[in-house]
Amino acid sequence: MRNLTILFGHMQARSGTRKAKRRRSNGDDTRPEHGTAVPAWGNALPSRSERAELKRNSIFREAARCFSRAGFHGTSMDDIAERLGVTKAALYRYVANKHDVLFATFNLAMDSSFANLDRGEKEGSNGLEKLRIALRGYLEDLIGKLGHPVVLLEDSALLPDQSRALIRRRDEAERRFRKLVKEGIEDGSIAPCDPKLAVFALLGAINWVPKWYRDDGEWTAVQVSESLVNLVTRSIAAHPYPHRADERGGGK
Amino acid sequence: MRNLTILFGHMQARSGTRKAKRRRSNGDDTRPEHGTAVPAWGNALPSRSERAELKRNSIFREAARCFSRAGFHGTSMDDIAERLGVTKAALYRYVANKHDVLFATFNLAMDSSFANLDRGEKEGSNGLEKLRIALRGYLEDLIGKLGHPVVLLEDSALLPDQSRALIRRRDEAERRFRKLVKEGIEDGSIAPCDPKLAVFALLGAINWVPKWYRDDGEWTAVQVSESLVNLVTRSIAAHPYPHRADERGGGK
DNA sequence: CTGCGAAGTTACTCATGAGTTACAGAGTTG
DNA sequence: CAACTCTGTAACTCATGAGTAACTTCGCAG
Repeated sequence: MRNLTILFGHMQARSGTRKAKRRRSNGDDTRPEHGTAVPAWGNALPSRSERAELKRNSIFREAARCFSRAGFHGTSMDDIAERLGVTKAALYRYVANKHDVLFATFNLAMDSSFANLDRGEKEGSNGLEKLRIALRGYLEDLIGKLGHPVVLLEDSALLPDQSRALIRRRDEAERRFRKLVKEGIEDGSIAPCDPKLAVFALLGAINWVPKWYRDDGEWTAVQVSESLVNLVTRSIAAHPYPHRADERGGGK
Repeated sequence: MRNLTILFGHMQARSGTRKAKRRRSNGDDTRPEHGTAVPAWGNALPSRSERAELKRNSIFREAARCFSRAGFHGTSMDDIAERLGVTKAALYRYVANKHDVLFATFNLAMDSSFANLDRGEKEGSNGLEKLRIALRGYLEDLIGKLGHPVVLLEDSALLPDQSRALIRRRDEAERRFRKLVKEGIEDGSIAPCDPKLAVFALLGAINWVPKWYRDDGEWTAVQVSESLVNLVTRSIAAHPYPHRADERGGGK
């Protein structure tokens, strides 16, 4: 029936009718790798386990896209497999079950969240700047490499243990965002407001982006992230800057 | 097994073990209603068809809550029925199928959207005020009487025809919101910005509220709506007001 | 009290989708 | 080339959930 045999992400895949194999010359072949000898090409090529890891990631990325569009329960493992050009059973070589996929998807988003909070706290000169750096980086990841997960939208689909673990991470992230808001209020960069409400509003606007952002649209992920974070953080800025009306100001 | 027999929303329900029937004295009895005679109590009591309509609405409301929490596919008709104290089959007396429920849920939200746009356009003194009235009313409905639907989140779960119809309404609503932003820019109440992006951001923050708002929380729906809309519209206000830091400013 | 319709219930059917199992080909190693 | 491993496929099992069918029970008109 369906014999797509599209490359598994950017991976190899073989099956019935095979074609379009090995596009670029990153040939997954001629390489020893198990003899503990020096790897050919000086580690420039992915090892077996690295390839597996890459495949896992492409599963998560594609799953995130599907979940974002159709929801967890609205997406079948067959759907994900088909978009990767393989069969469902192949996925189970890399993931234990569907819940794990969702869990991983969410966790990747949380990883991004924490990483960008770290960066913001390090690089920002005041509360507002720290917050903006963190939010911008997070949003870039969300609609860039993470494949548009609508984060924490279907947390109820997780298994109880996973759910607890995730909620804990999410709360911790929200707490750190609120801390930045408070810091901004104290250093005068952010206008007095309720940090809890502010963070909900900011994250709401940001987490909503995957619902309307299109990869093939007129804006890049970086442009959207920059513009949107500029826009939303102005709501709490102590000294609101004017919007750069040029960034497509006046709209289409 | 499960013989709850809780009242169907605020309706009557009868079945196996019956109890707690007819609490208040709104007795659904002593009333002619089919003889074309003057209805007793002067139409103060709901007629048969009105009761059916009320039940339909309580289905939609409860469904909205479930869909919002677990997603369309993650919610079974049994779930909805159980929370209403009836069995699944009873629901099918009032709705044709599950898609219809989702469609109705979305449409109620869109109805609110349009109604509040009308009101905003009528009552607001400038673009910003019109926008704020519309958004506030919409959000109040969303987390108030509509039962927290996360709107348009699973539009892909709709049947093609429904989806088209809904997307059309949604686009029309977004267009009207954008129009208010443009109007505000022209009359000087809103700072120059990209209306499209601004509306996405505003609606994102608002549509996200059902994800964190709790009926039993410390804030009422009206308070949240007021505060949140104040907060988010400041992002595009030409002359940003300070936040009323008292509304739980510095919050817990 | 009889008969009828409105509003539920219980007990099904039947498709879909998660996860498994048995098998197959490619490439490597001896 | 035989044996073995890695990676995938085809073809299942089996639970769940949408929708239906055949009852039951109540309210009420004659």
